[in-house]
Amino acid sequence: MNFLLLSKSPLFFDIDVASIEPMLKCCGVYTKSFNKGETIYNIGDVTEYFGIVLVGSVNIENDDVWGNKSILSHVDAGQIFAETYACITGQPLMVNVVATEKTDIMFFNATRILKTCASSCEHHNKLIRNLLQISSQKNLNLSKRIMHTSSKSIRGRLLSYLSEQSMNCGSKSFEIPFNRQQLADYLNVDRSAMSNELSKMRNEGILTYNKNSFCLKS
Amino acid sequence: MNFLLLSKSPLFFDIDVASIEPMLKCCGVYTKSFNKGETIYNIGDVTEYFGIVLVGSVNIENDDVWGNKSILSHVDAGQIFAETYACITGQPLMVNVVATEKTDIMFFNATRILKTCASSCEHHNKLIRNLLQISSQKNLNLSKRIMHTSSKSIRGRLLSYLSEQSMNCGSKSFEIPFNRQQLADYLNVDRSAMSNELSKMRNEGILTYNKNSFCLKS
DNA sequence: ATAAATATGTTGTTTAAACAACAAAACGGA
DNA sequence: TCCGTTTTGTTGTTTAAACAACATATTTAT
Repeated sequence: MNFLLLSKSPLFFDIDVASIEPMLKCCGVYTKSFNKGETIYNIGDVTEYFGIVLVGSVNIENDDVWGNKSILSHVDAGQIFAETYACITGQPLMVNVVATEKTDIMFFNATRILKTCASSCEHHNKLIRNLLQISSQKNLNLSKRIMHTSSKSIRGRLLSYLSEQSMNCGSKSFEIPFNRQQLADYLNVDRSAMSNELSKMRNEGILTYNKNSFCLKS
Repeated sequence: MNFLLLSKSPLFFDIDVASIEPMLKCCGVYTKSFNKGETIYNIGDVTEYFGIVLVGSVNIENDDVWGNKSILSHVDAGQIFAETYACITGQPLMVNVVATEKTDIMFFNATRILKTCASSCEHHNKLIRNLLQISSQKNLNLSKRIMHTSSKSIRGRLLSYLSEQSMNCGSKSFEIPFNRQQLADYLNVDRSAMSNELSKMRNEGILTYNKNSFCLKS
């Protein structure tokens, strides 16, 4: 078992590797492998277990009533998913979770982690605090996306997003973690229209870009 | 001091009233009053304190670079705010928090709640678990809003939102907690265009409505 | 009950984004 | 290197939503 991988996950932040194995005993843990394209959780499922990606990666997808599929997020190795649903007892999933490649998942029983008397396991509380950190961070990320898509215009959304990236980076020049299609999906706009808008903005001297590298002017 | 009010807050869920007063001692608590329109937190502020509304209510607002103001959420008495920022040390606020009327806020030091050794206060851990519940619930609400605004069309957004309300209610007939302008803001569309779309949908026999009451057909 | 304020509905015009279709460039094996 | 694939950019057309302006209805206060 690769505890080193777990120790690098935000879930085990600030917990020493040696403590992990005994901790797993009281977390109702089991692991399972999934093939590419295989569904891990379906919309409507109710579960007490959240997952941590050991190997591979998964997509969080939203299939609406009309059959349109959209990818809400991508979860890489070391990251956790479905913890929101696992922490709210009885809350059915509103998304599908699908393996994007051959993937190993370790499942944790959130109810056991939350219900177990605090003193029973020294690091138990640290785990809950880490979950709170993770949840808060996800909150922030969701809020950011809502903000970046609050403008009615493509230009407004681009400027909102790019300004924040620039701020984060502390520089007018920075790289973004998306290609064009992914950025368009994130901002909820059409890719070609967005490319077009970027061109216009470049012509107007607002910014320059090349692939994933951007530089804001003024 | 009105501990009954606190005991009804999700923050003190499952904690008996008698335990609240001693708990406050180790939470770094203080209270402060604000007048209507007064700012409680500014964009960019860094704080370890989250707030609970004792009396009145506050708005969470987003002022973008171009001066457009939008209300992200409304927090009523008993609810908490800014806990996301308070739980992530050093994370500057991306929103303004403004009192919408004469309002009393009780502030809690999140760092003290999170850092303090678990055993020092019997109910301390319950508080952290409640925070996790609150954070998870906010997460879910943010995710829902993102889903309801993922359609490109007004009709798609309306159907997404109304379907969920119907599901929640377990009935084709239900009431929504928004007036038209608030619903338009939530769905990030123009109010008059939305009213127009609702009319069309009614003409097509998709639904009926009256004020806040809706009824989905078929 | 009346007036003022607020909320909702309706219509026509303007605008911007979606959409479609394609060209050019970059990338990744064989 | 070459070929197929993916990504990105460009243009024209269509469509739907924003916007503006107003009418009607509903609520609230006096």
